[in-house]
Amino acid sequence: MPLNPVRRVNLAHDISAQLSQAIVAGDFPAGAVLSEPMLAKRLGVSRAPVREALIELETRGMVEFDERGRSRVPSLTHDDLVDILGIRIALEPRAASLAARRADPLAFIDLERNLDAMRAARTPTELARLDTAFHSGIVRASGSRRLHLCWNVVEHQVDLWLAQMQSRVDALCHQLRDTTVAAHAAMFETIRSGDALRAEELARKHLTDWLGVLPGTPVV
Amino acid sequence: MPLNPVRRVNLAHDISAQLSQAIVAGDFPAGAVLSEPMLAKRLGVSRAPVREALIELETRGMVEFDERGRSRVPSLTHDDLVDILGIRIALEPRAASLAARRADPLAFIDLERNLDAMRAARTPTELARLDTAFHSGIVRASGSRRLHLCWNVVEHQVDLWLAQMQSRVDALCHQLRDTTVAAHAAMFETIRSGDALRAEELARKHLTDWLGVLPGTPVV
DNA sequence: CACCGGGGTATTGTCGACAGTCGACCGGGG
DNA sequence: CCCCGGTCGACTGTCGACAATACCCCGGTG
Repeated sequence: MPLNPVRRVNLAHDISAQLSQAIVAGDFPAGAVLSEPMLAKRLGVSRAPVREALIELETRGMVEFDERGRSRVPSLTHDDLVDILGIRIALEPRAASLAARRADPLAFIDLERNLDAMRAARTPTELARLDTAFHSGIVRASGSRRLHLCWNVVEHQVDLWLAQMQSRVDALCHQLRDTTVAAHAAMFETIRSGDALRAEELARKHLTDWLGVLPGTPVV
Repeated sequence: MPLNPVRRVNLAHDISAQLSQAIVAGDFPAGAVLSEPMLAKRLGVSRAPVREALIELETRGMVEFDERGRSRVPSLTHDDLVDILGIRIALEPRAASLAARRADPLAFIDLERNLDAMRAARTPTELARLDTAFHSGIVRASGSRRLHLCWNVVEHQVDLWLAQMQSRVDALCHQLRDTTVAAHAAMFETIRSGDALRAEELARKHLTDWLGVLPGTPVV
């Protein structure tokens, strides 16, 4: 057994992840104030790691600091959603292209497992989670640390969006399930085959298609 | 007199900016450990705001935490540079396109002033700083908060790169000064004219050209 | 000479505490 | 009735302190 090294615990990191999940789960709706004493009390820790977690989330855009230092959950509008998709259309084709060239077998089994899970997923929430995870996997497979840093921002924004527009997302996911799985499968195969140009194009098309089905979408 | 509101001070934010500048100025070379007590002592503050500043810099990739929690200045390789440029080629055309559509007059005077300063700049370091600032200005002009979050990552990486490859950058800047100014001027005019497609194309070309003059560049 | 164990030092992660500040609330005066 | 000042409570920003841990050097031992 490899006996992977034990990670020195860092409460701030755990708290950051927990807060992300809580926000996505709808525990803190848009506009809610995340006061440090309240979070510290609920989590059973002191304020210091809570503060650090909030700062981390702020640089990823998952909470906002107002002029008085209070952190709030940002509330997204439809324009924000289009904005996020625009960035994804810029970043993800690059990630797909790099992933196709890097061709890391370890990442492939990750992506393949995700595809299987997606085919077996039942609830729309599960489907949405797996969808985001697939795109995350491609970014990881790109092997670019900086792309991953940027993606962290985007991913948190997508999570936020999923949390705030859940009903509409659920409907869309249900409706687009088969096409999404098919698009993912095509991207996976293309990346595995090493065809960077085509992988880039597929990623762009996949996201642009998504943009097309959004109601009231302006030209982008 | 407008009496603009006084900003509530936040040491962590100041420290983050100061550390950025210090790293760029070469005060902490690649691989240097940034110990919290040392920084706190030098800055005359306690460790808490220093920690928060380091966390902020870490999410932007300007420092790295090793497995023991110590923060170090990452050392960039040539591959990293190509990686950074690849992300810029993905992000900045989008920013230019948005900026052309948004057409914020306030941002225009900012960009124009930058152009003038660049024409008057004397040292290569100054030139490099203004170059980055111009690209920052375009991202700000895009009006996308999320694009700006991503750009924060990229900008810090570019700064880091400038700090670590200063000699080569200086030579390049000197050599490419006129073409860079011309390219920036063209981008500025195109953005002001509102031609989003052409602005996007110019931004891409500008960065791709830069990629071309780097020594030993692989195909991207 | 090579190897091992122990003490000292430095650093991180976390905690509780304090000052400053802001908003909410209440009572009094015009 | 409306406006104003004062008080209370809550929250943020910052600080110093403590335990835990890892590194470094040094002496002892086979």
